[in-house]
Amino acid sequence: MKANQQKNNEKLSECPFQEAMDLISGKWTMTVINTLMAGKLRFKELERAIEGINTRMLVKTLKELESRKIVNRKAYATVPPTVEYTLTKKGMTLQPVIKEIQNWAINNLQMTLSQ
Amino acid sequence: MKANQQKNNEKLSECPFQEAMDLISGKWTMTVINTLMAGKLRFKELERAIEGINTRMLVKTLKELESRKIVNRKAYATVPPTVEYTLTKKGMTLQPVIKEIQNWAINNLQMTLSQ
DNA sequence: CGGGATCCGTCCTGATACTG
DNA sequence: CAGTATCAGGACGGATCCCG
Repeated sequence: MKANQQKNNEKLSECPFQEAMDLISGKWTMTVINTLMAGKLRFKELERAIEGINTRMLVKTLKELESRKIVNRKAYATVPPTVEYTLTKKGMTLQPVIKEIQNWAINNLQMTLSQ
Repeated sequence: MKANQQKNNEKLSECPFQEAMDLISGKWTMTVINTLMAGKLRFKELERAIEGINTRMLVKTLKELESRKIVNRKAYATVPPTVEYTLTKKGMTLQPVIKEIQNWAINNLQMTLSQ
C-alpha cells in the first residue's frame, strides 16, 4: 500500500506472505475490497458506504488496487461523470481471506466492543 | 497498530472488521505472529528470524500485541536476561487467517515475483 | 541479552479547498 | 460526480547511545 513499495519491491517480494501483507495492510484496502464484494459501485457510493474514509484515501486505495489488478475501473463520458468500480477475478479470490478475518473479528473481538 | 488507536477506539470498534484490520494491518504484526506460530522464541531469535525488522519496530510490535493479549511475554531473571515470547490462545486463533493469507499469496502472487 | 530513549528524515494520513 | 492540490501532523524507519 505504501507508495515507496515500488522501490522496495525487490526486497519485499522475496516472501509472498510479506508481499501479501504489504498489499492487504493498507488501512482501507480490505474494507474497499469487502465493500466491492457486493458488486459494482460508483465512486461516491463507495465513499458513502465506507464510514470514515475520505476522498483522498479512497482515490489512493482505488488506484493502488487498480494497479495491482484487484479492482477494475470503468469510466463513462457522461455529464456529470460516471465511474464504476468492480473487483477483478484476482480481486474476487480475496473473498476467503476476508471471510476468515471477519470470522475472527466476530469470534474474538466482539467482547472488546464498548457498549 | 497505530499508537493513536487507543484514542480512536470508540469510533473504530463500531465495526469488528475494521477493528480486526486495525490490529492486523501493522507492518510487522502478522509476520511476528506468523513467526511465533512455530513456537516459543526469544527476542533476538525473533529479530533474526524476521528479515528487515529492527529492534525498535520489534519492540513496538511485541508491546502492541502483548497489550492486545495476542502475545505472551515471559522474562527470566538470568544473566544475561532471557525473555520468551509465545502466542496466547487468542493469538493462536489467528492461524486460519494467516493460512488463508498465505494460500492466497502463493496462488495469486507468485507470478509477480521477480526472478 | 533484552530492551529503553532520543534524534531525525521520510512517508502516510486526514481535512479542506478547488476543478472539469 | 469524480477526482486533484495542498498542507499540517503523525507514524514509520534507521542509527545511535544507554542500562541492568
